[in-house]
Amino acid sequence: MDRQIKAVATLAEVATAAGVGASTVSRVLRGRGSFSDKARERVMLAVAKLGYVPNRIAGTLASAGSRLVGVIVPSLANIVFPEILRGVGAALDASGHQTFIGISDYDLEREKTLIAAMLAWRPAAVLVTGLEHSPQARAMLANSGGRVAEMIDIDGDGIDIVVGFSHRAAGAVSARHLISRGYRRIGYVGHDLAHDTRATKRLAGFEAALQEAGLALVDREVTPAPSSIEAGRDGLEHLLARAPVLDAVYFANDDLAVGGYFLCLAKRIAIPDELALFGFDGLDIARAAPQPIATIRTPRILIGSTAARLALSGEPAQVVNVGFELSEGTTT
Amino acid sequence: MDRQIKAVATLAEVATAAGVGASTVSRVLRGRGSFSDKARERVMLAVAKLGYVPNRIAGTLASAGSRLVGVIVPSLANIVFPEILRGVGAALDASGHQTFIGISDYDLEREKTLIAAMLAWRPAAVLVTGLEHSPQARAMLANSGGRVAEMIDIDGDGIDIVVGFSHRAAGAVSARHLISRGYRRIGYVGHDLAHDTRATKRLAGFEAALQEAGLALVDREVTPAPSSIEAGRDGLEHLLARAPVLDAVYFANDDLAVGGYFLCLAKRIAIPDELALFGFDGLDIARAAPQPIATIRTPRILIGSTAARLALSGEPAQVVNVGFELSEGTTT
DNA sequence: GTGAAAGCGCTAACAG
DNA sequence: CTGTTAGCGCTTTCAC
Repeated sequence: MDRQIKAVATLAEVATAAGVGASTVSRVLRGRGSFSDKARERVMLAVAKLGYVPNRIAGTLASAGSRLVGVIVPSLANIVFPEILRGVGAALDASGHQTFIGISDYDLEREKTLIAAMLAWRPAAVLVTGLEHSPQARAMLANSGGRVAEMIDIDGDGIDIVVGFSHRAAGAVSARHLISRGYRRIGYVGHDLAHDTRATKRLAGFEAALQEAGLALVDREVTPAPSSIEAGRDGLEHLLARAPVLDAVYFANDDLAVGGYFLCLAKRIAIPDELALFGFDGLDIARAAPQPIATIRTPRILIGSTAARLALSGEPAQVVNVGFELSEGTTT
Repeated sequence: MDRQIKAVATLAEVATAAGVGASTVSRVLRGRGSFSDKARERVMLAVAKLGYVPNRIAGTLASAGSRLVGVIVPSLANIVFPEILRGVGAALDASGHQTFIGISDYDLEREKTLIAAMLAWRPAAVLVTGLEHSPQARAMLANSGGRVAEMIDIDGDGIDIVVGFSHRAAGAVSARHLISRGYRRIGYVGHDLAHDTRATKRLAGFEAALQEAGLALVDREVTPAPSSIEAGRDGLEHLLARAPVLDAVYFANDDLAVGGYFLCLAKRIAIPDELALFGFDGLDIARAAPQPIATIRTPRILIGSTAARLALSGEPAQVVNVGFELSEGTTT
């Protein structure tokens, strides 16, 4: 394991071994320009013999066009973001791009730091989550010289490409669904809203729709902790302890909703007769539960792949609304 | 959005603006070598004015030492691997390293391709999942000139650094636990074993322990699909349809086990009186369920952070066994 | 303490 | 079709 011994061959060494010039090796390896079959054979032979792996660092510097794409997501703890990454990967792998990811932990300062670090690699594009960024982060992205895509949210002003859906609308649809089913005493269980701006927008849309119907949230339980199944279970327990007269609860997302569902199972609260549950995201687990949980399904893989594709295909700046879908389940 | 216009400043431009030489700018920016306070001020001013972001591509090429770390995981669909990435990130972010990730989809051919692509960026280290690789992938890693860490599994021969635990042992512990509780008619529900070699090792350890006790698996249901909650639910349903006399079921992981748990809820199968369940991973959801599911908890974040730390700290090649922990739950 | 010069390994015009 | 010549933007001696 002797590292740092530069056992790795260079293009010049391949050229010498093959008895051709460096540029011929370069042409052969990238299949561009023209070269004879004989030259190709000799180059390939030398490459195999030396175990040559082209140095992309040097290649990128020389050609001034990187095949790197930076992606920043707020978390990987929620399966939502890994799915977005899968979409990004699906669109990128085929075109020979490398993806590097950064986790912002829902922290705009950290996002700014990550963006600066990414830009140092001169990526062809940077894909970020959401439309809210620190002013400096926005400026860096706008002046980076590369493409920028903002994913998941469309409620606001974008920098370049925006792919997502309206969280306000999703919240409103959720509220109208509960109202249409006759629920009137509705509570809310959420997590650290200060950082999850999209959950905040959903709640705003939800409350606006309630208001239109002459209603208001009866009570809300918001934990400062990150979203998790346990946070949902405990959140609902606290909420019910305070406001036992609820007939429905809106959860900030499906993780929390599953936690609430588990609490109802444990406490033998009949769903939806005694209490209706509504989530957000459309996770597998919400659908696979004995009672599928009512939720909003979002096309996460599509968001990732669309953002990546548009950012790398020279398309003009635009906003793409991929929409969402109400999944009724049996909990309302 | 005019891309490709190279609006980005270079170090030479900063030097001119600051009225100093390029090497002084370089020294100031990295805080190495010596320079006057006055020089530093002028450089910092010019950097701010021009919005200069150092080009790491050029820097890496010139200094022949990259701060890139490549990580390959088989999937992001299971929260296990994002957690490993979190561990890696925690260890790396502090030291100014950039993380590259690749998703192999449990496919050794694809892993090989990803490794080749990563090596082209001359990473300081490559972290891969498991000990099974194609011969070429192994050779590339061994000859890369950088450090290699193999994560999660220690049952086999490593290339350089190995951080994980024994899946065979985990399977054996699971079996002995069920046996000690008096279960004798045990079934298995798993997913595509051809690709998930670690699940295969766990099953091998499980069956070996059964055999030691003079027992054998009564029946097994293995779906070719990837692991999911629904696969676990359907798998258990099929298994019970064929082998209704089981008193316990071992699942390849907690996703499948939760699916099995949901099936029992839906079919009103009493746990553990009519059927005991045992999983693997120690996911939050298995713990937060109304009945916490018996499982093996694994230190995933620790694995990621340890692997990253060792790979970058000049430590000699070694195997680190981080162990695992039996979590009894209430399902056995 | 600081600048000039020489590359890092590759690509991209050029001639030939 | 192919080799030579310049760099890409930075770090790193090495004199001054």
